[in-house]
Amino acid sequence: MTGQPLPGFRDFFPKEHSALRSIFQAWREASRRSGFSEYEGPELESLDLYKEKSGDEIVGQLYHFKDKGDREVALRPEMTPTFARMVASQHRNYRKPIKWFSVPRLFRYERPQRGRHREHYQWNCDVVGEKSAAAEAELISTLCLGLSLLGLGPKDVVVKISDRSWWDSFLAKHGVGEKEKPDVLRILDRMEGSTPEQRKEKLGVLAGPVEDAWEGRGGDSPALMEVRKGVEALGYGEWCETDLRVVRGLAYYTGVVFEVHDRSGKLRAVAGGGRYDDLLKKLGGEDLPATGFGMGDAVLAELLREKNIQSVEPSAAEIFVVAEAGEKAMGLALVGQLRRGGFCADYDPGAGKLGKQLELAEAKGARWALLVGRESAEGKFGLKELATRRQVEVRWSKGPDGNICLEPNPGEWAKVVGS
RNA sequence: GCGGCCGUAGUUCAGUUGGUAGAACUCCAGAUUGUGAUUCUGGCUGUCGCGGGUUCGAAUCCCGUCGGUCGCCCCA
Repeated sequence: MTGQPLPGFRDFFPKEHSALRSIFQAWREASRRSGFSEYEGPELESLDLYKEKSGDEIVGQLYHFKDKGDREVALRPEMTPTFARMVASQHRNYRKPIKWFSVPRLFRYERPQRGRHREHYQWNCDVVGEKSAAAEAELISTLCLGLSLLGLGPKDVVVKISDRSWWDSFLAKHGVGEKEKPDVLRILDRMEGSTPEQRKEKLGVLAGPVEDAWEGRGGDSPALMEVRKGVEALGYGEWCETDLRVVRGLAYYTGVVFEVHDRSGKLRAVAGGGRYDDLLKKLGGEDLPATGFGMGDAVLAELLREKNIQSVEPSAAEIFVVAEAGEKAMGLALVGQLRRGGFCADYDPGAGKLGKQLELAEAKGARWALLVGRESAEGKFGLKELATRRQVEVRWSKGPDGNICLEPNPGEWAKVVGS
């Protein structure tokens, strides 16, 4: 018996799954309210799709294998290549800007760590075909809306906004060639938390100007200002900060980039994204401007836990029918009818003593217990609110269609019991 | 790929200088067949992560391995 999932994979028991669902719900709700449409692609893609974008080194980090048709395939590590392919093939059928989102489950073969497993869900939002800063503003405000639906606010998280193109001209001005650029950007990407001495050692003559830039003396980025203006107008100005230290490791970003961090700075980035105007073309598609972000469930869940924001576990049943031994048939008839009527109804299949049934009702989290006893012959059931232990009587009668009519009906129970 | 800590019942853990394993909670069943938060009684489960070594004897010491966790490396 193997009692554990594979390394880096997670089981979601009802409680954890409930927390996961509430995250999904916030993501989807924020996306739809913001005018994004949901799409989905295959979990399994050809290995080449990822090699094209990231080079052969990526292969070591993928779950990949040969299928029975001898194709090299990989579980998707990210959504962007799939998204790019889908957009490239059909974009003429959609008015621009295309605003799509997805909540894919992604896989990476790497060492599991805090907030990073071998499998996770990631909220992806992308805008294609919009060159202006409005695209970034849309994405950032959608992202903030999503976080706020989960109970997080600007006191908990911060959207750090930066600009790759600003860094491009900065590096050009200081004589960094195209070839060294990626390396320098990578160094900058993880300079946070380093001491001025360490920076000096790694950056050499660049250390001074970089220091200035970080302190806000590096001059303005028009694109970044535009984005901030847009986000501000949409009502999320206080969530954002300009922070040129954010450069993002990925090579393909071309413009404004951003990351969401918890205010305490303890956790990994909750989300990250930016403009990738050349990527769609590079992946063999059309030359379309694009911006997007991704937000994983793992770090987010950790942040929610840290902030003590817990989703309420919905009970498995709203109404629990408790029947005396001689009234089982009536009990089942009620259960079936309540279910058809749109209520969540459950009962004790073992149907032991009433006390046991009530215990089960409470353990299952039901709000009401409908007690079917010998009074049912006189047209009466007991109705009990489990939490308050208050009990009243409800009347029932057979309707013309043979259905059991409850008086009052379940929608009015809360009023009748008076809690 | 590298390093720290950890791995004992379903769960959380205890286990003293090495002497063949315990508690709490959960779960199941009951306290004379109509009402559950307390109480009482009884019951279940462990190859003490796995493999090897030292020893008369290992949950305990040593090595390896797998898994977990945290931090690096790398990277979304």
